[in-house]
Amino acid sequence: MIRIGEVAERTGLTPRTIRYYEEIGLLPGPPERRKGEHRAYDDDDVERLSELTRLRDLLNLSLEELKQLVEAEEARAAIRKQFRESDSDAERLQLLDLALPHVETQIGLVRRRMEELKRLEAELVEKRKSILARKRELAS
Amino acid sequence: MIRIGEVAERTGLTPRTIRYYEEIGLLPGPPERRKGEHRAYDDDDVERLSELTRLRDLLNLSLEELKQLVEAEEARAAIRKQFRESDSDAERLQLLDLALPHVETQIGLVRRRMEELKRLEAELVEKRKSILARKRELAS
DNA sequence: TGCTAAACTAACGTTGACGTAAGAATGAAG
DNA sequence: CTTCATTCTTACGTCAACGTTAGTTTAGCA
Repeated sequence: MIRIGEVAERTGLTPRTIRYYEEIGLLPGPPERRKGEHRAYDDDDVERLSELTRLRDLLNLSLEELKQLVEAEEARAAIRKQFRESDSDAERLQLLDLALPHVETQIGLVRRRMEELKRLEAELVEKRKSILARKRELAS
Repeated sequence: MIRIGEVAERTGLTPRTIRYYEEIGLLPGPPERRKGEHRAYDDDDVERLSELTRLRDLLNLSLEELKQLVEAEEARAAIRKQFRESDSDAERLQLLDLALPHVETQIGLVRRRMEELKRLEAELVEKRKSILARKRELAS
């Protein structure tokens, strides 16, 4: 178990930011904790925060939008827990079917973003080509 | 020549936003204009604004960072003007050499961003694969 | 058991990126 | 020349996403 200071160091965030994320419901938040006690985190929490900021930066999501994704993620976490405790295979299959669309959603977001970037890149490369062409023309 | 309202419609921005961009020095801004007179834009300005917002959204740049790129762009515009008025080929070659790095910079930014997205996509696809694998295992 | 770095809560402050309201001025059309 | 939609400037308002005190409290250690 580690404390908020170390989490901050390892994620590149500040303690304030981490508390703020918890405040707005972005983190599952250590619910087992009496007011005033120090928050306790583990490596998974660090991992989670890192992924959140990655999504935020790469997809340009607001914290509110991020929250939507997170709620889906939390549902998945709950599902995983149930999954491990589950006994019948039929039930397990059903849980996996629930987990899948969340991942698909994220993949879709990432791919759309990549498409836009590819278009932009193509246009820039075209621009460069035209400059280089004019250079060759002058050099001849 | 068109006015700010039409520019707003065609770019999807608001007049206020366009004025704001001028205010912080993001736009070359119609310098030829006495205080109180209506701003006059042309198709190039619309194009420019569209590209700016695209860069802002896709690369997640702050207006301040965007300004850096723009200043480079403005330098390029100045260069193009000089280019057309220039007479000696040697001088023209030199101007093209000045224009090139600006485009390269942008290409670099876009590509770095794409790399990060590709990594993220790969991880997500991996996640999905693992879910599907477990499904197949259960179904057997 | 006492010390101190680190964490806690509560509350106000800040910054970027605009929104909005008010009143005056512009400019294309009739 | 009048009309009137649009634009102008000025200035205060707002919202997200934290930053920054201030005054306590906790918890690892000598």
